[in-house]
Amino acid sequence: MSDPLRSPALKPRKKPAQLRSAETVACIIEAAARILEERGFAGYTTNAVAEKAGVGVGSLYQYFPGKDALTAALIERETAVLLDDVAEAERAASGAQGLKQLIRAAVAHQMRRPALARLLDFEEQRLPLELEVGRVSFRLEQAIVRLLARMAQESPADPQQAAADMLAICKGMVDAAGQRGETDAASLEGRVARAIFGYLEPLRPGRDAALEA
Amino acid sequence: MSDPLRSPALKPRKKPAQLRSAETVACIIEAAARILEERGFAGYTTNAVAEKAGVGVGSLYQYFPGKDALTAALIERETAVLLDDVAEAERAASGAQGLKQLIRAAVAHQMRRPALARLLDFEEQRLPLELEVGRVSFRLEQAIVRLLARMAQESPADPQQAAADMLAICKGMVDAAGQRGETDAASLEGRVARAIFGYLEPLRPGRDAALEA
DNA sequence: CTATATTGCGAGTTATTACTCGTATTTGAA
DNA sequence: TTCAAATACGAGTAATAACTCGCAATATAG
Repeated sequence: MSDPLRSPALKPRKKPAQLRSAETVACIIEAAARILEERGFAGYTTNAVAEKAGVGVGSLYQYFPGKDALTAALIERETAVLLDDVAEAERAASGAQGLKQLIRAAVAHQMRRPALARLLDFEEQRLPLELEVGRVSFRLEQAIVRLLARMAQESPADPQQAAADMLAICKGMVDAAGQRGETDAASLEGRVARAIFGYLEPLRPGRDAALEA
Repeated sequence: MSDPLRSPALKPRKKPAQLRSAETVACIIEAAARILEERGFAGYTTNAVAEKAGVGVGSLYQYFPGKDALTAALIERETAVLLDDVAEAERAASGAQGLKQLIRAAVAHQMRRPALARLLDFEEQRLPLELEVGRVSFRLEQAIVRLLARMAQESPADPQQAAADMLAICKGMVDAAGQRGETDAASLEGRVARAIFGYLEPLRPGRDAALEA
């Protein structure tokens, strides 16, 4: 409520017109999230977002240069927690444990607002890759690569590819679970872990005859 | 060229005005595919499709009641081969071998036109679930369920959920690979198989300590 | 060839949406 | 209180896209 950013023109000298109301901005972003969740891409219009936020369209365009910028801001907001958790996982645990924690973070992230996560995943790739945020997927991938490097055994030949595959497995499974309305994070985590560690496990003769066929 | 459907009003008695030019229809559907691949959803307009197909918009609307119907037709066309291959896999092989063949079919399907497959996957869920086609995903899932039932060992507790997970793993990995421009189907097949069979493999004590944590 | 029916067409209609701009309101300083 | 700067606003604009409709071209029948 007593947000310092709220009071405009605190120091008129420096930046006369760039001060933003953080509260209003957050409100608009959340409105965008709700619209996307409730109506999908089709209903995701700037007018609808402004109305849901309780502001005029003009205000929206005061804070965001265009619709894509709003979407980018939403992506950034949704992603921030995940990236923090990933950094924490990397710091706290190593090897398989770290991977496990990373899976937990990813599942939690996507379970929080499944529809939204899915739509934003899709949109992230379509957006003009602004150097600002730096692709979320890329950052996640690099975190996995670093974790893999710290796993003595079971380190795959091509860590970059392995990381991309693992990320794809995780995203695919969690998205699908979200669409089916699953809510049991623990169960989902376990299944994702099975797939990912199964993927990592080096082929052993006789482990599964079909794999050698 | 000498398509019997091409000559109109063969029997004016019965159906005076419902004969279609299969050739033109195919042309329009392929144009839709190309537009989607080249310009994504943003450029996917009926006018653009008609132009690429070399017909007037009017003709397009003679063959399809609306844009969604065109999209549905495209989905059906793209899916037909896959569903055939799946049926064939189910007929020819059982258990793990059948699963393996199914993975091969899915990978081949998505590798053929990666961008298109991805977009259509996405669109399939947004379309008003017309009872006509019957969700592709659903049919694939059922095929997997039947295959799982025929696997004596390693049959999971909840086959329906397992099938959904396996489908998600496959879709996720193949989509991601397509986006990265991968073209080596054999390598991708192997990796998908590792994840899926790893997922199926029952937990064994000591298989991976992290899994029990 | 003439008449009739079917198909092909694309300019135009209608609806929607991203975005602007002139005005009203609020804020803060003196 | 008064003034100026900053902010909020939403009706209006321009562009775009789905879809229609009346007419032209073509094919078939007699």
